[in-house]
Order: sequence, then structure tokens, then C-alpha cells
Amino acid sequence: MPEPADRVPAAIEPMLATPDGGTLRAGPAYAYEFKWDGYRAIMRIAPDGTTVLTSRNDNDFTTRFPQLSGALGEALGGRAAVLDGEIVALDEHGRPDFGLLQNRSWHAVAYFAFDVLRLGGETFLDAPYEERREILSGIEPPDRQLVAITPWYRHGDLAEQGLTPAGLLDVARKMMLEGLVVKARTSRYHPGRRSPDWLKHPLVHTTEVVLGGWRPGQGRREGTIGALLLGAHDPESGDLRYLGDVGTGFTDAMLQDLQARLTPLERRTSPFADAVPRDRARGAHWLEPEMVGEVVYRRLTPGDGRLRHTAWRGLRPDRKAVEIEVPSH
DNA sequence: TTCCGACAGTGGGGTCGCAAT
DNA sequence: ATTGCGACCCCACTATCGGAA
Repeated sequence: MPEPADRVPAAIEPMLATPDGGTLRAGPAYAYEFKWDGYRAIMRIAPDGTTVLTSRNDNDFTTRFPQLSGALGEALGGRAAVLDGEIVALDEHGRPDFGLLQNRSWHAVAYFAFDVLRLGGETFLDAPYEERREILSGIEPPDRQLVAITPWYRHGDLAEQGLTPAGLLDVARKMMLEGLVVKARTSRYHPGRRSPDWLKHPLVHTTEVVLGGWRPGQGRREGTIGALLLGAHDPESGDLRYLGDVGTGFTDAMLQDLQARLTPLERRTSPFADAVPRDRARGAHWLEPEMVGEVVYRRLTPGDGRLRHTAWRGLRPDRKAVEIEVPSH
């Protein structure tokens, strides 16, 4: 039955991945993809090429990334389609960089498609992952700088190349990517659900930090700690350099314990040698730089080398503050 | 009974626009 | 002109609760 050529297919909520708890799954039941650092987006295309891009929270990205509309050209052969993928900002070397996406200073922007939910009159939500992937491979974007089909690797494919999942993770690290997503080969697509069929394995770095201050929390965290101000020593000058804040990863018990330990260390002035940005410093309580904690972070910000996507792990009473140096990675 | 998924609420980084200074 | 603030966007994490197992 013919549909209006400009009819864009109905929206489908993106399926979400579950954190894998640090255990990278391995075995023939799984397939592996790189985890892209960008904006998750569903791309819906009408037979005539009319395109609608929607974010995870159903916000419209169509006008924000106009270069992605119609980028598939004739590749769909006049069929309607619904694709799942990631909008990624690329630097001048073609490498994905989330920071560029946020401050809107990208060199180029591309849509990395990793799933197909609908093509022509057919819906593939119930088709196994592997089958959807085969169908997706059948689409050949005319300009891979604009729309690309991301690679995927069955466990067996990796083995043939003498590679293990851990080896692929090393590849992701070398390419400065976000990590891996492990997908069950036979799994169907569960719209809007956070499913264990998709397991995300982010590359995280663990580092030790000196606690130089804290800001009070709000709402449920009223009366306790909202965020900790972090630092580490410059190995050359020995200065305590401001590294950013951490405001997540605490249990209630941790917050209570920290509060009790930090109160006796309060002082009037910032212990950091460099200036803490005004909005970070507002309302801050400064601390004698003695306590050491452990945080995980995704990467360092390009300009000032601060920690990005930081989460608290716990105190390191075994470490001395003076030993803590700025992470170099 | 235990476990898991959905939800709400907190925090981070960022941009944008408006009002107060 | 600058600053403060809240509204957005993305994200991660914890606490809670109700229903499934």
C-alpha cells in the first residue's frame, strides 16, 4: 500500500544499554560495537527523503543539524526508514569529540547509524540484532563523512583476527573512544527500555585527588555535601592545581562520613594555587589539602585538563596528599 | 521472599536568553 | 557591558518503590 511520499514514519523510543558493572562479557552469544560519544538520535526518513532527527528525550535535532537531513540521498531507494545511531562531532582528523559537540565548534558532524528499526513497509523491532545489522549493511550512504554505518564484530569475527573483546577495548582506548557496547546477538529491539541485552562498557580512568573544598547540596542533599572540589599537585612546581568537581557516586553513608571528616579541616582561603572559576567557588567551604580520595573519570577536558564525567569512589586514607599528582592521561 | 526495572532527584559539563547590576 | 540565574541539551549515579520472578 502506497504511503504519502513525505510521510515520516512514527517515532520509536531508543533502546538503552545497561552498565556492565565493569565485567566485559565474552562469548559467542555476543557482538561488539564501539561506544560513540555524542548525542543519541533516532533518524526517521520519509520516502521522499524528508528527515526528522529526535533526541533521547524526544527533542527535535532536525534544525540543529541540518546537514544530516537528506544525507542518505538515493541509498534508501525511495523507501521510508527509521535508524538508530549517534550524532557525533568530528575534529579535523575525523575523530569523534564530544566536547566539540557541546560548544558547537566542530569541524564536521556526522550520523553514525548502528541499528535499523524500519525499512520500507517493514518493522524490525522483533528481528534479532544480527539480522537488523545485516539489513543495515545493505544501506550504502553516499557520503560517509555525513552518515556512516558503524562497524560491529561478532565474538567469532574477533577470534578470526586474533582479537579478544579485551583487545578490541584496547583498540577503542587507542582511538580515544568511549568504550564498547556488548550486544546479545539474538536480542530484539526493546524501544524505550534499558535492557541487559545491551551492555555498555565505558573506558574509565581511576585517579587519586586531593580534597580542597566542598559545596553544600540542595534539595535532598540539603544540609550535606553537594560537590567536592578536587585538586592534584603539579609535578614540576608542586602547586595544588584545581581539577574540577565531583558531585555523584556518593551513598548517603559516604556523605555522612565525609561531612564529619571534612569539618575539622575547614579553613578560610582556597588551597588551590590557581583560580577556581567563580561559579564553582561560590558558596564553597575550603579545606586544608590533606584528604585524598579516589574518583573515576572518562577523560580530561582538552583545554584546561579538568576531569570530565567524574564519579566518587571513596577515601584513600592510605595516601598522603603531597604524593598526589595531576593525571597525565 | 528476593530481585529488577522504572522513576525521581541529585550532581557534572555545556549553551542560551533575559533580568538585574 | 558584565553578572547572575534559570531554562534547556547531553551525561552518570543513588534511592525508592512496585511488580515480576
